[in-house]
Amino acid sequence: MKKKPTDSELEILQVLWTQGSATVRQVNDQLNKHRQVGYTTTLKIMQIMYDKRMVSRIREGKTHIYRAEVEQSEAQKHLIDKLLDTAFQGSATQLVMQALGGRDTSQEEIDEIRRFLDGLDDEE
Amino acid sequence: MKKKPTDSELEILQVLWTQGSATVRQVNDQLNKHRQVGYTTTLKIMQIMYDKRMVSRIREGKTHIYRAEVEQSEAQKHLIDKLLDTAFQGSATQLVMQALGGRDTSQEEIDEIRRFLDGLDDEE
DNA sequence: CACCATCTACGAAAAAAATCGTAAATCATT
DNA sequence: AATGATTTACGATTTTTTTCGTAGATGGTG
Repeated sequence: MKKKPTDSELEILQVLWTQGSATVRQVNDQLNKHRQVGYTTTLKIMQIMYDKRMVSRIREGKTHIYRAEVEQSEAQKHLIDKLLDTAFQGSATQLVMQALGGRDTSQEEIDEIRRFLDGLDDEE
Repeated sequence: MKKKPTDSELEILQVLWTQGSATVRQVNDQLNKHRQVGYTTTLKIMQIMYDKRMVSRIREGKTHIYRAEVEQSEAQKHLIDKLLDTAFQGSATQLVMQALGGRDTSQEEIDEIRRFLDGLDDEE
């Protein structure tokens, strides 16, 4: 997968990532918790994603059950790369600080990140 | 500033943020180090940005000198918020880990982030 | 089997972004 | 003052993305 997902595609991937797999209706219902979108709009985008091999699907009766074919972590990496490139002059550190500052982060999360950093040390 | 900058606008803001201020020609030259873009294309987008008050400009002879009117940190915050929302299920921790893992981070940077985390502790 | 709800396919329209050509203005240099 | 280079303004076109209407297929229920 080379091209980046559009915003709508990303919304849908998000649902598929968390649910594992879902029908158009399930995805559309989920999207409508956040904003108003027509059923056929969602259907159309999912069909486009299917054409792009961004998702796969199997027939189950008259409906299709979709599944993401893009790894969440891979997509995340792409997005971060782009963000670093376009808004952080490539500095991951800056990005991290901006992500944690100005947002309330629980003590557990902070500790979890500390442990993660400790893990990074060992790798040299 | 409410609406988010488009990709092209972000490219341009990036140049303005690092250079402080620049003419259309300077911005365009900079962009062309990465990809091919016509001069009038850059001009047009910068004019649109001006209409949106995303940048300001002063006349200097026959050229305009532009300056970003959007704070870099504010734009960064917006982008991170959106990214958290659309690809990380809102978990800043996940984002941070993804940003640091799978990318080589120097020891200094890791330490800098540690100190930053220490600072966060104190705030509770 | 007829009816109804729900699904997919398809195409077209609308909206948003990006691109560029052309003309007119501006300035520096002859 | 004419020439040439460079700039802005403007509009039109193209490309990309999002949206949705309509038609036809499908499966379940009385």
